[in-house]
Amino acid sequence: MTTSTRKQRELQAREELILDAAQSMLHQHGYNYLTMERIAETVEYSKGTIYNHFASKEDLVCSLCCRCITNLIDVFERAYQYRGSTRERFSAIGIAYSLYLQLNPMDSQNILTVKNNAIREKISKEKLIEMESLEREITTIAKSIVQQAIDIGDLDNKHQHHLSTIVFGFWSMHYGALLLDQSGIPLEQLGFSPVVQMLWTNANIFLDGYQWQPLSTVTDTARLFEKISSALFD
Amino acid sequence: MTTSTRKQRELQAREELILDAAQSMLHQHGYNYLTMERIAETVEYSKGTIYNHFASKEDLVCSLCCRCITNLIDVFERAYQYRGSTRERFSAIGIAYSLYLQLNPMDSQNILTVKNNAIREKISKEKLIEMESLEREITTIAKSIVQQAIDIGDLDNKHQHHLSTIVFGFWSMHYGALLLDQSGIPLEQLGFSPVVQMLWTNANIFLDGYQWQPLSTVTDTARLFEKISSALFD
DNA sequence: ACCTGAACACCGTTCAAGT
DNA sequence: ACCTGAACACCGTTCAAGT
Repeated sequence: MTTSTRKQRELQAREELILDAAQSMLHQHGYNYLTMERIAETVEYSKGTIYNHFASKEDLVCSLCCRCITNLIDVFERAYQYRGSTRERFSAIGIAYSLYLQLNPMDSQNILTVKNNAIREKISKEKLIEMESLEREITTIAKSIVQQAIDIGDLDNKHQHHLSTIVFGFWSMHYGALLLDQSGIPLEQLGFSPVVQMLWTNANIFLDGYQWQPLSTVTDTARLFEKISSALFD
Repeated sequence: MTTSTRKQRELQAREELILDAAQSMLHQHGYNYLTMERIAETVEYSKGTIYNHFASKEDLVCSLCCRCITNLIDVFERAYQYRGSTRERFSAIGIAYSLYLQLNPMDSQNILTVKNNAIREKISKEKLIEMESLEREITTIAKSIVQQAIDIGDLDNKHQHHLSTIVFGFWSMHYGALLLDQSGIPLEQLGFSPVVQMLWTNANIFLDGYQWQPLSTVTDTARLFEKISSALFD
């Protein structure tokens, strides 16, 4: 049990303070403006104290990323609890992902940053483990819905071996789409529609390809999207 | 017409020399070891001369990225020329992408780096335009195959409006998968199969979802993969 | 006209000194 | 035991001087 002393709670509070300051600095002025010096000034502690909390700038940024994944897990859990068919609940996870990153573009920037090897190399082993454990939680939620779909019969059990392939396909489609969107490629200029909309179409096509019942051909997908998104974010 | 003088050719050659040096440095020691100083030493010119060729370190890295996209266009064109159905040719593009980045992991690292806003902000307008024009070429190749599929009837023409949505879905799925693979997430540890394999499965499911004929259910997909990949890379 | 490298600015990180 | 900030190392970028 974590019987936190007053001291520990104060430290914890200061850590949040630092992270909040860093996040708001990122939001307002971008990554290149974010310096350890400036963070220290903002929270009115010395640089040494910041380093007392975070082993490096990269660890600090990775901590921001962990907070963001934690938020995602929250939304994913709401999606998991959505009252509907397995397909609707799995779709809800996609919508949760898609809308969360759309509403918090800075968070997706951050995810992108941490994925970069140049940054990643400098992250401490412990922080990486912390982040990977959060990532595992995320995929576990998605996997369990696929398993339930097979158990119920919404998804043919010949896919039992491909369980993680389905999750991976769905994940990578959303991940890729949102990164493409975030990374400044002028998609509209290349003749593409809004990303959230294309994602919703393609997610349905993908699940249709797996014959996940009920198919989108017998569903009012536009209305379903509205229902799910208001259930998740209102 | 570019009637290049001797001087211009020498400059061009030196630029390639610099890029080669930078690329090999990236391969061998990673992004954090790559310095303008070290590049200058390696090619035996001064830092000032390097800056004569590239406005900034980020521009240099972006130029590496452009070379990589140019290579990709090459492979994509071979995929376009593949003798087979429209579906096979479109699949060939996915395989080209997938295998190229698998064979050149450093290139996918580089793409990832350039997508990052912190880096992107520092790239000069001209370089960005150069890169975007290459990216447009890539999507154009993919789009034209989809158009041909609709014209021939391999793909129902109700998808005429979704033409770019199909390309985008296919692109984002591959892009996301390969970035997830490249970015150090321990996929196997999370219970996933090799990425190229999952991608091939999911790409087929995706195209089946769009009812792109002939469906994978009437195809020996494992053999097709072999055929296409040896046509592209041997 | 082009090349050079010393000098500058900036920033992440450390650690001796202070409380 | 914890905090501080001067000092250090490193690197991208510039530009006056040289050829």
